[in-house]
Amino acid sequence: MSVITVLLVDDHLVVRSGLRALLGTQPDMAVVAEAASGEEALQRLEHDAVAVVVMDLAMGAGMDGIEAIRLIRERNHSQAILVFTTYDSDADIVRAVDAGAMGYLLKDAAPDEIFAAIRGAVQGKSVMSAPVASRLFQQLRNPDEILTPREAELLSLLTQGLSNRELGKRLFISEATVKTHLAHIYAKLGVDTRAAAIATAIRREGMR
Amino acid sequence: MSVITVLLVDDHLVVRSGLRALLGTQPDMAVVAEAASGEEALQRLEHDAVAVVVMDLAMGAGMDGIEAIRLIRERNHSQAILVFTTYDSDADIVRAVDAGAMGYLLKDAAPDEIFAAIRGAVQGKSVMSAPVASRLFQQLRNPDEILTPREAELLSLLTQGLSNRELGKRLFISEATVKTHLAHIYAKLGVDTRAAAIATAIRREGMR
DNA sequence: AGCCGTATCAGCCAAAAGGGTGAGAGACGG
DNA sequence: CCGTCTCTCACCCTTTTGGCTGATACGGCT
Repeated sequence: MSVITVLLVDDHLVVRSGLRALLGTQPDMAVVAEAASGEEALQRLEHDAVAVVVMDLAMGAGMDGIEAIRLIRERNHSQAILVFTTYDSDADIVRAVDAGAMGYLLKDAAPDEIFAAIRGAVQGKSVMSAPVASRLFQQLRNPDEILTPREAELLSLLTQGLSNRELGKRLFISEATVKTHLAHIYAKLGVDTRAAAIATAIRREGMR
Repeated sequence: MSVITVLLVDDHLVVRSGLRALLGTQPDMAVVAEAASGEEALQRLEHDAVAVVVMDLAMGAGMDGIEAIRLIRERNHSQAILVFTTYDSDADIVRAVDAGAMGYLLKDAAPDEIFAAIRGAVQGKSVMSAPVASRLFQQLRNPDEILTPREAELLSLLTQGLSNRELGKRLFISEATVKTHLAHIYAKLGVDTRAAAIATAIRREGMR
């Protein structure tokens, strides 16, 4: 039985220590490197060959986890990437998977779940926490509720508190078009005011 | 030199493990108990005497950290309570301190900072992370920006996306009064639309 | 007693947002 | 080639919101 080598990427030292301690209980796993940021993770991968990268999405300043995943994939590193994060926002899940993540775990996952996900990842299996899976499932089941790229862009600006006029200027479109997009967004989110849309977006999508 | 006994309260197993590992490196500290929820923390305190409680604020379902702090204080437990959490929202800091927390640390704090905070806490010293302290300071410096209880209540409902009419019904006041409160809130937050107020509130106060 | 902060309400007016309909231009896939 | 999606824009009309001014009432502090 070969040992699964792991790179831990998380900006919180305590989380890295905890994960290291946890994985240390498994004879077939070994944490061979740690990184506190996306940049550092890429560096580590240049030197240390690992089988699995376990990565947090939110990482303070600098590049976020999604970006890091994309870059690792681009550079043709062959590691399996597992997302290990606190919040399960719809947008993050989709973006992470689509950036090339093999699995998506929540930080309150049971140890066994984490071990299983890591073992599965090296075998090319995709593993996710139950709540995560159900969210993904729901997205696939209701394609009508998926925002178009333009709508998502607008919604993101909306959550910053911009007015229709400002949105128009920012996106180089007329106020009329802004209103059209907003109407579509409201319909998809199931709300009927911008206030509710902002509330829903921030809470659902983790648009902080 | 006596050993400082610690109770760890965090719903994430990895965080508890990490903290345990971290504190294990210090000869004068010993983690003697762990709890994954506020309820469990109270139970533990009935049986195990500890000098310091290190507690996360966000804890999935059930009682939140603030509530747990309040209850521990009410029951006259004499432990020093240290908040150890990810986000530094203005509201959380104020509420935690006012519920009886001795210190407020962010999860990305350096190990030395954590050790110092724990040692300080048992001596009755109050220690906080630099970003936390600066936020508190700013609140004290600008008393004009502190919302009244009623305004805070309204803002909290506002972030749920309610209209003026709905706010009025919910708070048993007229729409006119709602508008007055809103005008004051906007002035204090430095915005001029409800959308911006919601965005600011959710990002600043952590009103998730 | 007088002052101040807080909470309550009213009326007026201008600006912004929301709802509905219709429509043209590209892109993409069947 | 046609249908569907997406993005774009316009017009009309109603509702909501925001800005302003002013007023009453209660509690606490000096």
